[in-house]
Amino acid sequence: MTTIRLTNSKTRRKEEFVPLDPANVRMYVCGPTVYDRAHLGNARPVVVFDTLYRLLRHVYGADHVTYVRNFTDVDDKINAEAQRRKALGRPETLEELIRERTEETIAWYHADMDALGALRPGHEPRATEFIGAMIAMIEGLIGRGHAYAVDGHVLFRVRSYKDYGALSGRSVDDMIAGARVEVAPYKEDPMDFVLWKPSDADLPGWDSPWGRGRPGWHIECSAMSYELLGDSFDIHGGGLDLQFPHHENEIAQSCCAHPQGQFARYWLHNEMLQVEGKKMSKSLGNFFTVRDLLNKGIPGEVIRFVLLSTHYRKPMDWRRGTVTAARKELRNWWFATEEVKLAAGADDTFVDALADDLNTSDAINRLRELYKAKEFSKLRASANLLGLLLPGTDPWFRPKVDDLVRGKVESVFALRQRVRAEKDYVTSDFLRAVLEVAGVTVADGKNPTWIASFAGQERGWKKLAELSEDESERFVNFDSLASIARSRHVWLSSEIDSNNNLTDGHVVIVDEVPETIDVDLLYELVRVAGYDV
RNA sequence: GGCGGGUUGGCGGAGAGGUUACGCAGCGGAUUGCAAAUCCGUGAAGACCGGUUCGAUUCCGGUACCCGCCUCCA
Repeated sequence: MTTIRLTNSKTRRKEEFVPLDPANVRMYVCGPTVYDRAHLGNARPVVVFDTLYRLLRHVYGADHVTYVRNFTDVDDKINAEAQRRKALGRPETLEELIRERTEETIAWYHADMDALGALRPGHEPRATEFIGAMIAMIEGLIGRGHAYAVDGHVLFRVRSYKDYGALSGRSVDDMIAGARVEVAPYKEDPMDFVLWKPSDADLPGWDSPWGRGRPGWHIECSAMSYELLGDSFDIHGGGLDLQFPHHENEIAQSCCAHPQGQFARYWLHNEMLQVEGKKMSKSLGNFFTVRDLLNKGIPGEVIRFVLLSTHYRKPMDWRRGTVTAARKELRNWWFATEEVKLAAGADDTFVDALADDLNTSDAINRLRELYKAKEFSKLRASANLLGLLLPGTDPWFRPKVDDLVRGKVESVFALRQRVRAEKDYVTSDFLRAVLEVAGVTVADGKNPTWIASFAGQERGWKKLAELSEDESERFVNFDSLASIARSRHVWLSSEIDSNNNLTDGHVVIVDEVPETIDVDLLYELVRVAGYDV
């Protein structure tokens, strides 16, 4: 059996992964707070842990892995949105409006993460559905002397847990010295954190032994992981920014409430995604959503590929050029493997790379070797394990050409074949340029054909008026033909930097239509394109 | 201030104490009426300063710069 090795944040070492029960490998990952569209930073752990999930299923069997990822639907930002809607005069109760908001956000989340090829976890618990479990857990903590109730609040007594800070390598005293902790009159100690807090009439609340209130942020993960996975389970994952305080507090709560258990045995943290060298975050305003990228025509599969091209424990900077390279490579793989029969299993070297602390970058490298070696069946079976080249993927790599446009292209194409037969290469080249501008690449050779062009636009050829920074979908557009005919010019535009790389900055080349091109031909083109002359 | 991560060729990005990483882009060639695609070939790196070593981009120490957490955040 494949040996999986994982870097455990708890021990700061790469360790062999040995599950408690190979027949039921259990993983919990901190999910989103469902108040808005997921940004790209949210997508990184989703894709990373989805890949781990796929690996675990591969090694232990699909029916032997339990994956839980929560939805946090108790949150001030959600409350604020519900209150905003209430203020607009909506008749529903606040609770109903909150439910409405979280329902729509969860639907977005599912749609966006599905687009990235992420499997749905086996359990997606919502905090609001586990309030009872949280209250029970809090009562247990009070009973054991690890928590105390004051004025409708319940606080966790941090000093009562001697290992507090072990995960993130901090000591309580150092943190007090840092003095960035909230001091509140009802706290015994500044480090103590909230398990339960009171809600006023404008806020959602549940009845509890301490009055109407709502849970603190950390308790939900402790309660839900206990209910669904037990007091000891294998893997707990999340973004590095959650290591402290969220995960530290989870450990304190869970270990104090269930001292007989080990809680999570392997802690995995993914490094942050950056944009322009800074962490993507709402407060910096440098975020964009997964949906934004999808709407720009970047396929989810390509986004996934980019996210997996960097090892999960390294910071990754989102850059445009990476998308272009990823798109091209994936497209090549698709063309090579689309018709191929699946191999019995994934490539061993590939699996070994993945099993070595989820080295997706190295695994992708192995895919490149398989591609080079024309081992297409193995390539596809292996890529599937990364959530790439999956059956049923929207064929983004094949430009869509509708029948009307197809007819127009065929007409011009036929026209060009005619003049080529007559060795009228001036006209032939002109028609090639015309088609290129329209987004069609003609391939001559033994069996002349055409494709709605990837190659053309990847070389930077575009219809001038349609240049836009992030436009990347390939399409056939015949609007340009009319203007060509009218002006007798072909516009070719490319993006070239000082090193002749095709990136940003626009250079416009204007080629005059050769004098020898017959005006009647131009008019015929216009008619073919469906315009009046 | 405390804790943690990063710095590799034009861009992205790995492993390994000594042999070409790889991909994208570039360049040269084959092929093509031209072009595309394809194939072949090719230049280009390891922030800085020391140390260990026969030999370090890879190990150790230090410096610089960047980033994250300590406050809701994946």
